[in-house]
Amino acid sequence: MQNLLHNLNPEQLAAVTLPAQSALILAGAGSGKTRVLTTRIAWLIQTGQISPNGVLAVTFTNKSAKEMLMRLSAMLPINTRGMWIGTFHGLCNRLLRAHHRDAGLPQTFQILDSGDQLSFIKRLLKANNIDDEKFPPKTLMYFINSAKDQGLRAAQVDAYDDFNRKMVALYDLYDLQCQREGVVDFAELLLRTYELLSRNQPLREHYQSRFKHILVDEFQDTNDLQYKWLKLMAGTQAAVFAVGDDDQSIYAFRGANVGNMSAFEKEFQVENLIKLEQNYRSHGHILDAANALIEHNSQRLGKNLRTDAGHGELVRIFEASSDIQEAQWIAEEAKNLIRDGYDQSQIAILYRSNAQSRVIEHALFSANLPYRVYGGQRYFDRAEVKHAIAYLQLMDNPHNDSAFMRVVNFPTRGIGARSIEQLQDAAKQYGISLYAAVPYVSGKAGSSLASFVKLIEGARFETQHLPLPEMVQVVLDVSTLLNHYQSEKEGTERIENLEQLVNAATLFVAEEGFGHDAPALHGPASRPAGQLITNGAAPIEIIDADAALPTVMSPLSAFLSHASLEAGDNQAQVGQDALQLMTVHAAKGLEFDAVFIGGLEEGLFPHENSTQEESGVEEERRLMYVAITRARQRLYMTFSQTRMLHGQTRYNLRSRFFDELPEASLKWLSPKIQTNWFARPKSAWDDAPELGANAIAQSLQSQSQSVWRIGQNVAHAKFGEGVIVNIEGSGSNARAHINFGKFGMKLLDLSIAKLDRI
DNA sequence: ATGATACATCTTTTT
DNA sequence: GATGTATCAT
Repeated sequence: MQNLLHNLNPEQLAAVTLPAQSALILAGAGSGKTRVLTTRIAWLIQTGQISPNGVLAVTFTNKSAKEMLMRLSAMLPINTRGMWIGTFHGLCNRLLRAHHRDAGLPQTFQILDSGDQLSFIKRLLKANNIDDEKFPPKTLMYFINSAKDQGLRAAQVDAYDDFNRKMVALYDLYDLQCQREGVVDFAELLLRTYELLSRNQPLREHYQSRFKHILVDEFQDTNDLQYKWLKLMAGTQAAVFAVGDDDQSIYAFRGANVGNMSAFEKEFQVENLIKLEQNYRSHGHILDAANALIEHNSQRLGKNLRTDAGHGELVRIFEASSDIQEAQWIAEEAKNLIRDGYDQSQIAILYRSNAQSRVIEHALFSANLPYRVYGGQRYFDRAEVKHAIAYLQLMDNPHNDSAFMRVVNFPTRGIGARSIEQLQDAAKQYGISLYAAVPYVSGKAGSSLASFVKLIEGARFETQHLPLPEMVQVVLDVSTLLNHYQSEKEGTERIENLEQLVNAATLFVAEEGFGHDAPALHGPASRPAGQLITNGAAPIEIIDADAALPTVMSPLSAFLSHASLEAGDNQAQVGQDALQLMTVHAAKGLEFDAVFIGGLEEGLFPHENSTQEESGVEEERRLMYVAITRARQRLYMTFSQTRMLHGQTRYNLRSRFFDELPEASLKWLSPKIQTNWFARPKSAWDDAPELGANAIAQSLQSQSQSVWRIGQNVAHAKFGEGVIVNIEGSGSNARAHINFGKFGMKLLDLSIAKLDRI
């Protein structure tokens, strides 16, 4: 016990040892948040206040769930398996599997990732003859997801105009089709669980009385539904220990609601609000910069980081003439750092958007510096892996149309668009899945489809008693996927990835049977398959998910959820000693001795899409705050006068955030140009004089080229005749809104689209 | 069924 | 500039 609590500062100690009531911990960057969270759990268990299986700890990423589990097993001599530690989605999946019947789901329901969801929606629109110009799949997907994230079913969404009424109707149709196919999207996992527990009192009470302590990490990132979910789980008895930092809320764009923090404070009658403001990471000037910047946000719970580490070095700022020069300068400077003894892997280069990495990579490559880029494609996202997974999905749940469509003709087996069309018609007519509709297709198309079905059935029969890894191996063969890639010239890597899937399955099975995403599974379940709850008749025997799961979820089902919920490491190749490149978002939670933040320009950071609303700017500011607080000792910020973006040169202004930093903590490595640009019109044209004669000449040239004006009639090869309604941008950047009558309004890039004046 | 061409799009991202 | 997707020709 002494051991557990030693080395905690007074605030941390207070947080860890709080009484069993709900509490809100405002944990600043680098203040030991994860440590407090895990120590709290260890302390609760060690002092006998709770048994391991009374603990529910929720995180957002698999990574942090794993880390928490790892730290806990280092702290405690006990088995961590009884605890429920996982992501919102992982935990919901577990509950829904165990209680699938009560949740109204088939035992083998499958999870759509965002890619699957998008193609699902595209198919849905096509099948119902909906114009996808009027109802873009992405828009519909966003509509559905944000409704679900708020906990709303189609019937509960307010529709105030025709467009929205149609969207709502499509949402309803979407849910219906999901149900038909036995698939759920990510948001559905949460919403289903929420509805299940709201509606089913015995089940709800069972879990409410089991989980007396609920701990939530990154609370500022919760969305409305997650918050409601937590409220429901907690009931009136549980103590919710929420840890978060409102200043690091950078996911509002995907539904996170910082407001949940103050709502939590009120609704959970939080008496204990503890601020962790002692920062163990960054030197003084860096923290001063971070504190001063975030001061400019109006919506804050209020918190200021402090450090004992001394002022340290000034924050260095560099202005480059171009993005290429900026990158070269960063490479040069990184080289100097390494020469001065910095560890390569302790130097990070952060940027706002992925598009910026290319130029930097190029410069690093030329400078002969090793680097690794975070955020690439993930293992389970690779096309060949998705194909193999689709075969497995079909064997487990043949009604998954997404899986069906993915592989029905891959590798090609003569089932073309026509055959598919017939099949889709039949499926629609009878309201059944594509797989089930196969017998209704006649002729040649029918027989090739039937042999595909035979392939799947055969594979299922052949592998039904095989262990998972062997099952995967058989599927790779039987599907002829391996064969197909063997005859392809670029196929070797793909084959390796496919073979890797067998390894992944082996690994998955080895790790406690189903892998860590699943509950403790020790031997066969002591009870019959977990069908249990009936509304009404008492007494009701509840079989807890821990007991029900092993009988309800096959290794294959478990592996498939694992593949969807944990798409694999996108953290690139591990371990290498190399410079770290990533977006600011990806850097959250990490720290480095030296940090470069590049591209600090208006329009990029803050991003132009965010600057329309004040809340958008505030989120960008928090993002900047996250970026700054990644640095321990040395911090660089760079910006550039010109930058290639979307293939065009853009003239950018220095980011407004520079004006929000304390001058005393900064060191301008290039002379600070006095532009006073806030007083000027914000057009690139007006800034041209600063950019030198060359730029002016360029500007004038493109200006004289512009033959397009509002009202001009034009002709387009595909859209026919139209009229220019509006022009945005200028010079070679110009894009025009053109009304093409029955083809509707189009936004075309004037330097790309082929238009004739008429 | 495959390859070529046209064109739209282009923030961030986990599950 | 690079990428993905839709459409058309082969």
